Amino acid sequence: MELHEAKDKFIQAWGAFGGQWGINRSMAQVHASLLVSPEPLSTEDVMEQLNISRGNANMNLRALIDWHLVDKVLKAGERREFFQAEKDVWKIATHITRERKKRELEPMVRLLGELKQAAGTNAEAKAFRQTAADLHDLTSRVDAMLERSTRSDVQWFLKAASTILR
Amino acid sequence: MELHEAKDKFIQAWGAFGGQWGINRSMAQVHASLLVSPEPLSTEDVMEQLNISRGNANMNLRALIDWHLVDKVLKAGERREFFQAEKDVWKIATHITRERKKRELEPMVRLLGELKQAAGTNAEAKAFRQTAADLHDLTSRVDAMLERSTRSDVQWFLKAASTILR
DNA sequence: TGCAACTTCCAAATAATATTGAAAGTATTG
DNA sequence: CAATACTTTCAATATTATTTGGAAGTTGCA
Repeated sequence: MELHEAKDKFIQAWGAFGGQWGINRSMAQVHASLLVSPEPLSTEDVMEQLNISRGNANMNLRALIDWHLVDKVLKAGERREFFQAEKDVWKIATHITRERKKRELEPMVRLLGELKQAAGTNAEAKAFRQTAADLHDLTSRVDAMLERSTRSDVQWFLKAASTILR
Repeated sequence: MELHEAKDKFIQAWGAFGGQWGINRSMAQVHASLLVSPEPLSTEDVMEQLNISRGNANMNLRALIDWHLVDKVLKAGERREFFQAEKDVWKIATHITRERKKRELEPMVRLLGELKQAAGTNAEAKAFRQTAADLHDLTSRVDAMLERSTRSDVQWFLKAASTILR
């Protein structure tokens, strides 16, 4: 496969992949463009590579910076800003995981913790508390695992896990 | 908190949570309704609990059955079908994980495997292959971990992982 | 077989989300 | 400080996803 075609496919696929997760298509495509670019890109570069508007490019670049997936870089003698993606895939995974954990998982764990104490003494209430408690236990465990696995040494964790579990 | 209020909150939250993942809001809400119902529900029950149309209820019930999160059940002497959610949270987690792995992760792993062989000898091509290879490695590991963790004994895995990694 | 009682499908309507582009804002330079 | 080069914002617009409701299909029973 030609390099150009490969990059294109990657950008499309990464965009679709992102879309299925909380990340929107453009944001994932901008990320993909930066990931496969050997040089940092300017806003204009991104606009023209992906055929998107200035506002869109800017918005998604900012969001990627929020997610710690992209950094602003300065080029000597250049006034405008350039952007480059974090290329260490373990760091990418860590940042995405932590962000989603914080935004989605943690609030759910908190809510389930409250719900498992809902009032009522009849069978229905007991069944509900059991379901809530089970879900709370499950989500807490997942949360704890993700916390641990993204705290310091992701690479070690995943390598260890894939060995231990062979 | 009152039981009724608790159930409502759960249905809303589970719906929003699902929305952030590949599952749409109604599907997640239907699932939540069934999860917290002590009795199996009919299509009509679901429609009125959530204020959604027949078509919508039906479509999402079917989708939940596809995902193995819900079963049809027959009630003696009743013609219409009733639906009940799988209540074992480990099974729920397993089924959701496997489904999303199959739909999203596996195709990405496959694509990255191809892309890491893209043509070209210059620095740009080499950098691209490196990025693709790194991502392929990462996604393969995650895929392998999920495969293992959902194959037979999820509970053991998560317990083990959360202990080992303490 | 024909008639309910129910389920499924699907085109059209609606709602939610993403994108645009021009205007406003901000920093840098001469 | 004014001109310039750029970034950010946001209301309008376009796109995409979801939901509806009625028509078509199925099933079981008298």
